[in-house]
Amino acid sequence: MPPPSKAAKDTSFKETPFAVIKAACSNCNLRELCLPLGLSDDEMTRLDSLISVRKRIKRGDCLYRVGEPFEYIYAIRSGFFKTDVLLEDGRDQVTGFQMAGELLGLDGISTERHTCNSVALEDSEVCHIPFFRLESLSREIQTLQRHFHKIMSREIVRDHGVMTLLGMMCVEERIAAFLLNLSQRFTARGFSPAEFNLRMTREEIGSYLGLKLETVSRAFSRFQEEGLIAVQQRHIRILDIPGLQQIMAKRNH
Amino acid sequence: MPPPSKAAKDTSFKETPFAVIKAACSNCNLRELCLPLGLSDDEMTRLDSLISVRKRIKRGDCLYRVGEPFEYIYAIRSGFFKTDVLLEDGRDQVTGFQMAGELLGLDGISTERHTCNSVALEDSEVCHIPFFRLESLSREIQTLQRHFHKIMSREIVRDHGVMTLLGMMCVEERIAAFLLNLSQRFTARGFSPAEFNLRMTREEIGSYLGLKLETVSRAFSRFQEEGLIAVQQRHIRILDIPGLQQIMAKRNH
DNA sequence: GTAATGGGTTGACTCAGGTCAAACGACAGT
DNA sequence: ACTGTCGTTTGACCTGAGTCAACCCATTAC
Repeated sequence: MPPPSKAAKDTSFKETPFAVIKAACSNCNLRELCLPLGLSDDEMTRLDSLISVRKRIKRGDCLYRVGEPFEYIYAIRSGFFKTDVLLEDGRDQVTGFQMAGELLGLDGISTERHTCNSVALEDSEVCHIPFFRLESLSREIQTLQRHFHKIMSREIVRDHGVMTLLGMMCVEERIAAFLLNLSQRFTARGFSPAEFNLRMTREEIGSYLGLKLETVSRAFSRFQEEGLIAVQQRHIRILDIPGLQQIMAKRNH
Repeated sequence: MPPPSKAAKDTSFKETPFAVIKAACSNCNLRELCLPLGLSDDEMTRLDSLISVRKRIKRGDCLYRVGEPFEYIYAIRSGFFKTDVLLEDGRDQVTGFQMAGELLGLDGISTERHTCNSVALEDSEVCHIPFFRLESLSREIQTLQRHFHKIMSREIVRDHGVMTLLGMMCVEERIAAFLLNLSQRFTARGFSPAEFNLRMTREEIGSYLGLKLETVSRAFSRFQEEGLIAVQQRHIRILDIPGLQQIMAKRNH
């Protein structure tokens, strides 16, 4: 069953698998979530002129990998990604899940090499934004500069949230926080707050939340027994949003 | 006993407790670690003109608190800080420890309100950098813009490191990573890599590393038994840096 | 001096989440 | 329809870190 999608209008990957499409912020329905937020028509055209490429990434493919030279940041036009870092010994930590309208690649600015891998969890499209040209343009357009800084700062704040989650929440709290976060982000994109498909495996959820896949599975089952959610494979229906919020609010002992 | 200090030249807090001092990057010995990195003399003077205030913060005082309007970012001139977020129920998570040459307040850019508390762990001095004026100036000075972006990105990468630590490392690995990180940062500031004073309590270390204070204490004791370090209250001597590195490298089972 | 206070250490016990193993279900390829 | 693969669920058991409690050691207040 397809996800309750609004923007998904069949993108027919089979026909033109690696096509390069002209990108244009000005007629992108994500512009209010993405980089161009707040720009005038004129300014948006200037941003358009810089974002020349939109590319398709197939499910399972990497957008970039650890160690690759940094050149672009990427705006997700459609689809779903994870970022992860892997330690020498094979363990890996998912550091985030990204969806349409969000930016990828900010980690690379620091050393001009990417410090994590970005993997498409479904067939996706991304706009390539040449970073150094973005810097130039944001020296000219104050609104763009400000918004870019806010996006970077928001990422820092988000990371602090994950640290809080990993540092001091129990299983139930982590899962509840995770589901509520997804719900809220789907909502912001015009999807249902209560019903969606997970794009990631239990193992990936576990890696993100610092748990083992079995623990994630058990938590889902428990939430289902308690009538908070209905899970069927990757399809999730949240039945009791306040109930999930309460799990996070109440100090559990 | 005083910390093995180089820059510490008695700052005599008692005499002028809240004095406001003229700040000047151009003759600051931290300029190569801090925001002005790579600026020409001329550019540095322009940055100076914007950083008008240097303030003393006493041990235990807050530089800023959650919810306060965001106006400045702060460069630590001397001293030591922690940032933390606290949940409604009283639990709190230390999100970082900051030392001389590092910037504080980047979290506030996103919503124009601070999202964490910044607390001095020892008597400290910070330079106030009016953020919106910094933005203006970085529209004019490309080097400054670039470096500021790198600093923000570095913070994101650092946070990913903490997520890795919290998500998949065991006690020994966390403590080893923590000590090596401090050692390396002290080294970058011209202090001994092997001998320093912790500025934070066991509880604060624990909060940062997602552990309880007893667990931190036990790990220190165990490392001491194994001859890796010598601990005496807050004074740490690292006896075997490769040994600590090995703890992180080897998959422990 | 003595007392009070705030870390820090150590031991005994508990339990949340990890580990290991088996079975199941969905889907893709033949 | 059959098979293989990959993800998911569930159970039984184990263990690493948390909890609780006692005690110690430094520092500061009186």
